[in-house]
Amino acid sequence: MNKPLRRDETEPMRLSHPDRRHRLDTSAVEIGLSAAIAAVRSDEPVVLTVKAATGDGGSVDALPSGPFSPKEHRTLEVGLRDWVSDQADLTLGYAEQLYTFADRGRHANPMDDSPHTVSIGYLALTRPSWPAANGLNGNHDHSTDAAGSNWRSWYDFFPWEDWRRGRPEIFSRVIEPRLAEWAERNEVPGSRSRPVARAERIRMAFGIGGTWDEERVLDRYELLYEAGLIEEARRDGREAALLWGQLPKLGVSMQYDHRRILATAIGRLRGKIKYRPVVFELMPDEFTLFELQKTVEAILGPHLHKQNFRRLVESAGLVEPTGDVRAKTGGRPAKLFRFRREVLMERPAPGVRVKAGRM
Amino acid sequence: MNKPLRRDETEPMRLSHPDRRHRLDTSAVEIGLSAAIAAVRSDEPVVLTVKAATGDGGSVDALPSGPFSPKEHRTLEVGLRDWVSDQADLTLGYAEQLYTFADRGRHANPMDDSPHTVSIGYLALTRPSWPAANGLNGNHDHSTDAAGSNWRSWYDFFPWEDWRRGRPEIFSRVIEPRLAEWAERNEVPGSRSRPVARAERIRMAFGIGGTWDEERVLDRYELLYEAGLIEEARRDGREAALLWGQLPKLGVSMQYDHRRILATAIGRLRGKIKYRPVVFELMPDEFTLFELQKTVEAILGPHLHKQNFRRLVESAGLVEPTGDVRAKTGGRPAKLFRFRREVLMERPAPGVRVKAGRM
DNA sequence: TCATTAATGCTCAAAAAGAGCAAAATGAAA
DNA sequence: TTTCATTTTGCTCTTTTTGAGCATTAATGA
Repeated sequence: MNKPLRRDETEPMRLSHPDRRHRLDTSAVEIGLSAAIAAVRSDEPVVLTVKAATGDGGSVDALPSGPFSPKEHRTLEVGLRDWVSDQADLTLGYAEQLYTFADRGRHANPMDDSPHTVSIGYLALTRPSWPAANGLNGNHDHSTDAAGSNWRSWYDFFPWEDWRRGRPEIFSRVIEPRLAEWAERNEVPGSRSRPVARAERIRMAFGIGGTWDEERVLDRYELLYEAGLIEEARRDGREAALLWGQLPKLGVSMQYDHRRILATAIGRLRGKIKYRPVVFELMPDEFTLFELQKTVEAILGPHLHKQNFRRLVESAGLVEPTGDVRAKTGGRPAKLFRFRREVLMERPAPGVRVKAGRM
Repeated sequence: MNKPLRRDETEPMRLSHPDRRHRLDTSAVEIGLSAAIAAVRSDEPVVLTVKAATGDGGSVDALPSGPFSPKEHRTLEVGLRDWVSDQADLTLGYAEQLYTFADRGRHANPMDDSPHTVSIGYLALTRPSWPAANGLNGNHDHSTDAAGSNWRSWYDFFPWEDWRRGRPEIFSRVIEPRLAEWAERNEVPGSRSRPVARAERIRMAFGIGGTWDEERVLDRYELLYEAGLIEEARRDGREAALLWGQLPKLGVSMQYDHRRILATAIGRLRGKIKYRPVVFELMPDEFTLFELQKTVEAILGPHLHKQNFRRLVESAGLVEPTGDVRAKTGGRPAKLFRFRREVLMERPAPGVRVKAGRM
């Protein structure tokens, strides 16, 4: 983090002239866009997946994805929206670029001789108003439609991220012992700096000494991948994965680097929800405050005390009552609210500023 | 923001199978990496630029950039670090991917028939410990070295973002009247939805009704570009720019979309500084609290009351005293501090959590 | 009618943030 | 040497925000 500058006084800087780029290298690549299209359905965060065939006749879950052609589309986002609306017959509301990955060996199988692909991940949010027939059932299983696409809980892919019913037992049962072993495996003479880094990275990502930071979804996934505990790591032929005997199943795996893109998406959404009013992209036009809270908690994990959550969103001016009420709540009817679009103008960073806490 | 879903019940979803990608389109592109390498030098935020030749014999400022070749580099960041350390003879500490741009017509001149380039922007931070000969002088001008690279205040490119001496007068003199004119120019019958959007976007980005949000650097730049007030818009042949007679000079322009990348970098850094201890990547190992405050203010604009800033960083455990003091401060000697690396483990999001406020 | 269940309203204490006064420790000037 | 200007640093006081709990209200269903 504090490397010395290796600057040679006698030589001038040799920064490439930008125009030189066309002469230097012309190894062209393909651009693939992959979208994590998220929604919250009966308090469960779900993501749209498709089934993709594997070489051996099986199938894997994948994120909807498509190529980007600069000739056809003016911008990346236009390209994304175009093929999503075209293929999924679903119009995206909110869409945001996440990250561009180009790691060798993590997109296709290393043996594969397909062209190098750079994958650009996107996060898109939709409202849960599709027909129930294609949606998620109440009891959390999932159904696949004719084209092989379905909505699936994102915690199927990241069970360790689901803290809604407390700390998942998968930590003490699998993750902690295996990661500890992996960290120690590096404690061999010769490589002196790495072991500290590993143990420290684990502590940071999983908040061992301090606090669980719900936003570090990607850090945690990457660590598990590097430790070889993720099925994709074995698929990619990573050494760490091959050292383990039988791999414990840590969530459902996905095609290519799609699980990594999904991890990025979840982490980004968890962060953004706190300072931009993105939850409302996931809500119907009218909702009760408790429904809003449940949606936030589906994304972040259990957070605020009910009364304080109400005070929070109301006093921040994020919502306004519609005047109607919802009956059949099981108790007193709940007032319905709608998003108050004007906050966007009033506050620099309006969002559901929740901190970790109790139910 | 709330478009209805266009879902046809009778047709199943037609999501593309991810494997289909290789068959659909093979229009390959080149990947260019551009880095906004930032430092803070005598309380001035600076960025490393290079001179690039224009077609007509002149030269423009550009960000250091280079091609990414998947054959040579395992990951994007490895590629970036490699050519930066190679070409600039400067080792990057902190580096972070910003955004991938692929807008047609904004990378090269529209007449240009060069291959389509997707540019991936990076933000990198370095410590201001280069030799003074190549650095920025105290009085804010800049010197160019033999290879044409120099450190230049980032506010040269975005004068409207510099609120350290209050609200820049360029707003009332140029920006506000021109943007108002541009917003109204759309008030023609026929296009009914756009005008509201324009005026609202202006209000949001520039905080007309509410608060100035220092993080929206890109929003503001894009708006000025769309309004044709940015030199690059004229260069790209944008209609809005051609409508203006003489263009007021709104900051120094850059090659390709580099100013957009720099805008993204500044916005990202302004956001990140609040919840991750990235300021310390810009500080020497030892510093006084006032030096730290000055650095934060160089990036964000004037913020906290001195005593409260001290309380903030000390009580957050971000720093620890080294025991030494710095004399010649002009008054009582100041204690020297260093970054307390342990906070990373203790707090989920340690940063200089400053809100807008007074000096 | 009454028990149950949520939604909602309100209070109180603790913590954090905003703002200012004043003492301490220097270098420079008288 | 003394005084003064200047900057760091310590501390207090007030206001706001947050965390947590109790009490009331208005439905539903037995």
